[in-house]
Amino acid sequence: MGTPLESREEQAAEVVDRLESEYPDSTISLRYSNRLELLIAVILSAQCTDERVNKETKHLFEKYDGPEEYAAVDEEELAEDLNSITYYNSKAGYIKSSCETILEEHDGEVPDTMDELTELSGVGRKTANVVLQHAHDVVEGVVVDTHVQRLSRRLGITEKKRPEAIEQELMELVPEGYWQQFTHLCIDHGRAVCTARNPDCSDCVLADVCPSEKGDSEIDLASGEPW
DNA sequence: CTCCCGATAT
DNA sequence: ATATCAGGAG
Repeated sequence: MGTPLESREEQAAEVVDRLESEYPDSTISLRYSNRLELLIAVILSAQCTDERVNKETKHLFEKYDGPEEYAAVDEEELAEDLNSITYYNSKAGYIKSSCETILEEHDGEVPDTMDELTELSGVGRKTANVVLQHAHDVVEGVVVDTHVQRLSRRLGITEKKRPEAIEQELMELVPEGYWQQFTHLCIDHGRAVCTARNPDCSDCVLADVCPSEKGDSEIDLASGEPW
C-alpha cells in the first residue's frame, strides 16, 4: 500500500495530473454534428455504451434532421429505430417530447440554461451538464455519470452516494479549470482499467494512491474492504 | 424506491 | 446466469 495523501483536495489534483498524462486526448466519445444531435445522443446514452449509441445514431441522424422531424414522427416508429438501445420505448418518448418543447418554447433551438434543459423530458442534471459544456461551452458543474461516481469513491475523493452530492464535493475538490476534463478522464480510465466488475489494479497508474487498490498477489475480495 | 431494457463481457 | 453500460421519470 502506498501512503495516502493528506487531503482529498490533494488527491483530486494528483488524480487529474496522472490521468492527464495517461489520456492526453481524453474527450467526449459521443458522435454528433449539431446541438440537437448532441442532446439526442446524450439522452440515448443513459445506461448504454457510447459505442452502441454511436452505432445507432449514425443511421438515426441520416433519417431525421431537425426538431420538426423528431416532433412529427410516429413514436412507435422512432422506438423501432432505437430498438437496440437500452430503454428504447422511454427514450423515443423523451426525444419526441423534448423536440416538441424545443419547437414550442425555445424557437427550435436547444436551450442553454440548466433550468430550461432539465425541464426537457429525459434530461436530468447529468445530461444537462454535458449539453451545457459541449454545445454551449458553459461549465457550471461537474458531469457525474456512473464512471465519475465509481472512481471518485474508489479513489477516496468522496464518500457521498447521490450524484448531486458527489457533484457538489467535486466542485469543491477538483480545480475549477479541470471540471470538464476530470469527467472525461474518469470515463476513459473507468472503461480501460478501473472497470466496475473487475478493475485491473496491477496496471493502474493510480494504484499507489488508491485506498481501494487490491494488490497483485492473492487477496480475496470477500475479506477486504467492499467495493 | 421501482421501472425501463438490449447488447456485451465475464 | 448475471453484472454493467456517459440516467431519468413516476
